[in-house]
Amino acid sequence: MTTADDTRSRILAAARRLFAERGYAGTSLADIATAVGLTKTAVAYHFHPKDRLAAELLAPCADDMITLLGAEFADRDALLEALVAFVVRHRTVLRLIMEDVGGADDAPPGSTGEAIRTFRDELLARLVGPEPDAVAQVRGWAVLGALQWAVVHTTDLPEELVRAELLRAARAI
Amino acid sequence: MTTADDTRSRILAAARRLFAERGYAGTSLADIATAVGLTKTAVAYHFHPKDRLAAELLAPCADDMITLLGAEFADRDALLEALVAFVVRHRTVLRLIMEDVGGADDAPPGSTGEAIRTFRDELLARLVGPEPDAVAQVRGWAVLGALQWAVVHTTDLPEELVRAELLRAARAI
DNA sequence: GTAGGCCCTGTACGACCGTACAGGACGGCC
DNA sequence: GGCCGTCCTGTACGGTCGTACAGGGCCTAC
Repeated sequence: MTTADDTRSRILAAARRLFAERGYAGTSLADIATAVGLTKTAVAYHFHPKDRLAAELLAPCADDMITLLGAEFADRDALLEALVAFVVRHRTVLRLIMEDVGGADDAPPGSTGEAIRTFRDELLARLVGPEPDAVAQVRGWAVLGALQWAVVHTTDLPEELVRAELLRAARAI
Repeated sequence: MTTADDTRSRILAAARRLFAERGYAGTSLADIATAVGLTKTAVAYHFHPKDRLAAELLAPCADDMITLLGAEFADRDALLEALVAFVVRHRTVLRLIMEDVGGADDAPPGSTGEAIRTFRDELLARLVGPEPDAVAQVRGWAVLGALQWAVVHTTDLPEELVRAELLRAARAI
């Protein structure tokens, strides 16, 4: 039984790495399969359908997403601090949240993509307010983009360093 | 003859819009074709192969890319100013440069993807120096991400406003 | 009027994708 | 030994992608 769970976690690890490198739509089941030395049908056997891979990778941060949106913050600075902490903590799967999943326009209600899309929209609304002016819009997108790119491209750097530096950058914007 | 050039420019306009919305790999020739009321083979007739569409959209900023990399700047601030100006001016096709084209690992030498990849790498090297420390890396990626996201998501805002605001944000980081 | 070039369509091909399904290897349990 | 569930393979299907190619309107030039 250990072998079964082992291959399952090996598939998850390979998928996390490949999704971060090439994106969700950019990596096929065959890519993941060859990365762990299996067939693509074997991958499909454990994770069916493909969305389940993303869903399982995203499961650990689902709670954080909910609490981040549900919490009340004293000011925008507190929100920024929580946002940066969230982003850095889940940096290995952040690309799935910010770019890949939910990029399609066809979103079956109740799916993972739907939830992630509303999360992004809600997050932006929290950042810039309900009816933002032009400057606020630019700054909001700049903050999100800075966090996204910096975190995705520096996964080999120590987490605390990235967190501190990004908090500074986000505040500066 | 005007009709021929007209459909050609209409295809280009639709491609620019769709590429900005869904990305290069995310939009098919059929999507562009239906957007202009043609068949996908008609699109392929004018732009062959698909790369030519991206190449033609990117042609107007190729010169700016070269001059941006070739120019000498007094300090990093001058570089930032030129970078922000470049990014805002070509914001409708910036996603092609920063994300889509060159994302694949297979780059036939001399292709458009190859040139764009080296442009991105060179740009980052200019921003953070040849052997950057961890903090510089984080900041460099944060600047690029902020510019990219802000510009792509605010194409409906006046260009000068976005430029000024982003220059401020980039300097702050 | 008729030959030729330009635009465009229809059809078809091979490659790749995710998925479905039958069957085999392997181990635990009665 | 016989049985069964788990894990995995091989094969195949429908779909979409970019591309190739033959043919047909249509205008122009001779």
